[in-house]
Amino acid sequence: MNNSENPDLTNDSAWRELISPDFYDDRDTSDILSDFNWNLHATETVGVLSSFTSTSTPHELIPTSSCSSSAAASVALTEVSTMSHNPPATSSSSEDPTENSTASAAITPKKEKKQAQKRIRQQRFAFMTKSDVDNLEDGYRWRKYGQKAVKNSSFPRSYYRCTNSRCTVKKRVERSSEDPSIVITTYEGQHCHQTVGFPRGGILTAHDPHFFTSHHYLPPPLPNPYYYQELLHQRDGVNTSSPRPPQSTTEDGHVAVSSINPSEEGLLGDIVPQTMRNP
DNA sequence: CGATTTTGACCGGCGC
DNA sequence: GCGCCGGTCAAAATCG
Repeated sequence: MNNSENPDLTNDSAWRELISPDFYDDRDTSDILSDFNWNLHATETVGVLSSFTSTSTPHELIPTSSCSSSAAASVALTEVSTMSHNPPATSSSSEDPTENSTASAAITPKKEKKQAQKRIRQQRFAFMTKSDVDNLEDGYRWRKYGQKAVKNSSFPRSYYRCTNSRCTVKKRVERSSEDPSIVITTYEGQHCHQTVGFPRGGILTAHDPHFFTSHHYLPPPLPNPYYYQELLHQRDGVNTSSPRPPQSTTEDGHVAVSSINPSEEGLLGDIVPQTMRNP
């Protein structure tokens, strides 16, 4: 795209404006996370890598309230809902009668689905964790629906959808090509339900204060212009192969976050090794 | 046997 | 218009 028009992303206010044109201005990360139903306390919300909405037209902005139960959300979700028009044959049932009524046989569901997809971009945020495990257990259950090799990355990107049939939240998981130990997780959308337990292991939710620390959560610098730029490029469909300087991490591998407070530093400093996987 | 993962095919957006 | 690329679908394979 037009990189020449990109503002100087080394400037804090510049990228803030770019990332969060009108939604996340002056909001702290706890606000942002709560919009994603991640009701973390301030001490747990450091270093949200990015959070932004990307909509092609203003009316497509997905409300911050949850899914189909919200009348306000229903307007936008009607447009998005085609994503779940075709529940897998193995899936229990179609859930929303309004969906079925609009997805009659006359219109190719596939095309309608695609159109809806491209129109709506839900809120997204991304963060990096240092973990051997690609798929972080965040309290929700995810079903993988795709994997793609990404250009300029030696690691594939995995695509997951929330297994809750009413929930349209997706996430992408990929490893940093520069540091394979870093997992970049991008969430899109908001859960409309509670977290669930895991059948094969312990229950850990994003509400758990150990969630981030358990995965060597790597808060980014605020800003880390290069990473944000990359996210923006991803969002805008632009590939960037330009070399980026190493992230401005501290000696112990952490990154200075402007909003961090002493208690947060304590949390981050107290790195807990991989302990979440219960065989 | 149901749920989940894998994987090739397909589609749309975008730059040239 | 063409080709590249990211994202999704869906059938087959695998898992528990």
